[in-house]
Amino acid sequence: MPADVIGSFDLVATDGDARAGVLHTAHGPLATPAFMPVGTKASVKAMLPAELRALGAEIVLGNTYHLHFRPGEELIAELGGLHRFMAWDGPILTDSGGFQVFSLRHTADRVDDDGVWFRSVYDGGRHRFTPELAMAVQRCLGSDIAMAFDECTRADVDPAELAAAVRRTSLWARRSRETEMAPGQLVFGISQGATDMALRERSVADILDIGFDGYAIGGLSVGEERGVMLRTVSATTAMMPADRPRYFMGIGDPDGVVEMIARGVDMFDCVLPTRLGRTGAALVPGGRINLRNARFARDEAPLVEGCTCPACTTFSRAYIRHLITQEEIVGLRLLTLHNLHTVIALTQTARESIIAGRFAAFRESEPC
RNA sequence: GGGGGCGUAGUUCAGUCGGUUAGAACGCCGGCCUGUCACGCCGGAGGUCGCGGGUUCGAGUCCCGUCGCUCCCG
Repeated sequence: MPADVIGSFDLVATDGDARAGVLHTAHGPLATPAFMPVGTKASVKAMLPAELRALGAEIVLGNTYHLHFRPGEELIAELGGLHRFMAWDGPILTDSGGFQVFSLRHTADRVDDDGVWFRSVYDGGRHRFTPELAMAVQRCLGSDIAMAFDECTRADVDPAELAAAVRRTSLWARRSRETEMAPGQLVFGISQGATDMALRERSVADILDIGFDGYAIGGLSVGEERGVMLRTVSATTAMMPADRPRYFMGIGDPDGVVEMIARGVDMFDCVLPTRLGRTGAALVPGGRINLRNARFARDEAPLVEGCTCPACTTFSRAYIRHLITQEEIVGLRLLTLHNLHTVIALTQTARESIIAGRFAAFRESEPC
């Protein structure tokens, strides 16, 4: 791959607002729309790289916050970078740690314009993250796509606090962009603003002005009402340039994924499929089932009739329920395989339908 | 045969000097999870306190008998 092609985004087809494309990274092409399994600590929990490949995953996530503390970016760099360390030779996107400031906010001591003070969840020690540090960590990790350091707010944030987070996110986006990255390492900017359209518009305008390789929508899918969230996404993608990939951070339920694609989003990640799998739930048409339920004890059917995943082609609901209730590790693996397959296959089918000009019909037919 | 100990929720056990509606853990039943501190979080059902008497205003708790389990001595 010539260096000048890395970062280019080819729009293969559009159907309404939905897009099918290819993003070129230092570790190969990424077909979009793409669902990105989350591998926070350099592992998609319970999955081997080969299994992720077989499921059709083309890219995985890693996390700056967690890898910074364990095992540390220097160690990973010393061992040849994150790809080699976790034996994944495809594209990797690293989240910047901005979300952890939000999700682990009970550990945040103070946020100011320069960065954030917080206590590490690993040893309780006081630490500081700044945009420069978050980017330096990602440079060490050697991810294909690094995310700007942002401040993600809660759904019930008050207006003053939201405005402050948006202002700071723009400030930090500029400093993130000015930090030198590894050769071929792309950087995506993140917009905030929750569902406040005025703030969201300003946030998007700010990161577009700075200029990134791709543009992310952060601060949504954190508990707000879905209709409002979807309207915010529609308005937000409408402001974004067509020739750059768009990434919605943190959605993974099948219905949500299809609605994102319909609004012109190209990439999304989520822990939901893997977490649901580890807590006993399987994605099925129309929703989910909880395999712990006694009604599955004698159910010889697969999780989903006709599903081609390793769990459904081999095992019954009764057996998987047994594994889950007895905490047999392979039960978690089977549900994780099934849930990831469900979302990845759905995304692939959506891509094919966009290319074939049948996305509207596909969206109609999905019993999500 | 003699002596000691123990019988409380499905299981393992708490239960103060006799005092409101007998608790915990695990299990069981169900719900939740959306840029992962995470095989996690939340909720619910479930007991004739071995059985029968007695004392007492009141007994899981004290007394007597009885059944079962268990340990020690013969």
